[in-house]
Amino acid sequence: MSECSETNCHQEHHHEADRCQCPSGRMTRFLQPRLLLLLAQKKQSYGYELIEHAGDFGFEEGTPDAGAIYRNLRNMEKEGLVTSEWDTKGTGPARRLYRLTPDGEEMLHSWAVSIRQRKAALEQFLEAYNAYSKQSDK
Amino acid sequence: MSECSETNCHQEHHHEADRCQCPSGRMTRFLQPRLLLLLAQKKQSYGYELIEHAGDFGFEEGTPDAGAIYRNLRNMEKEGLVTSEWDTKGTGPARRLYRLTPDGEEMLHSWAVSIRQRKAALEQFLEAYNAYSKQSDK
DNA sequence: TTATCTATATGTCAAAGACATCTAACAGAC
DNA sequence: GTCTGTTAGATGTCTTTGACATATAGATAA
Repeated sequence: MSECSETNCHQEHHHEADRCQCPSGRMTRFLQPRLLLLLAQKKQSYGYELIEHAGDFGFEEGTPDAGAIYRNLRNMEKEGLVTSEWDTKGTGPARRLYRLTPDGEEMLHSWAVSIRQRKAALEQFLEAYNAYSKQSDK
Repeated sequence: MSECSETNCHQEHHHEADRCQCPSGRMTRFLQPRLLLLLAQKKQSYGYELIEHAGDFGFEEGTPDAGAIYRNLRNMEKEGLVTSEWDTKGTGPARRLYRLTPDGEEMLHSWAVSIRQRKAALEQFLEAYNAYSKQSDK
């Protein structure tokens, strides 16, 4: 039996150029903004280290998906949000060191705007839910 | 040029039995919880009407996707969260009237728990972002 | 008759992640 | 020397979810 790997888990149940480019275009689990923020905080980092910190914001319980992180980093590089270079100093396998670009930093700010709005939407939902819930108790 | 259809849009940018069943297993745009809550509030409703109200919680700007809503309703019926029956009374084409089942109601409560946690995660992210942002200003 | 609104439905596609593997460098134990 | 474990990066495949487009049909008004 696999453990549930979700933070939010609870046990109660048993054409391209033409598209919206905003970061919330698909806002699912927010892997990208977390990576961007971690890179911003650390100035530079690499995949393996980011894997260990991607869960820091309370988004997921278990180990975050390594594949998703490595792919996301490469994609962000393709999009110009980060740059990378090999770090062969130090012990162990070489690391691909990533740094934010100015575009990446801007993207992080964009994400922050989106996330504030998303949070507001969740609050709206919860307010409506609480109102329903309360009234339905009577 | 297609308009950006996202609430959160801003212009700054240039084996099944074994899986976690919790509703946040995939928490993307929360179409399902919105439908569940709307049905809970209205006692009963149908696709076309739900389309008009799915945007009520601030999740999306433009008209919500009709296809997604109809499909979601059918899926929820398959999962036993709602029941449906044809309503041929009244004018116009027949409507498929949906009602929450007890399971559906429970699922709504589960979603509420998840959404509160997700909101908390967003807050954690924003706190970290604000801290970074402030310190990086200096 | 034609257009429009109401209402449901399906087809195709892409994004994002979940899960499983694979490779390789190096370290320490044996 | 070889084996095992850790560090590090990468790829393949699958599912979920929604985005977008389109089809169908009853009803109503021009």
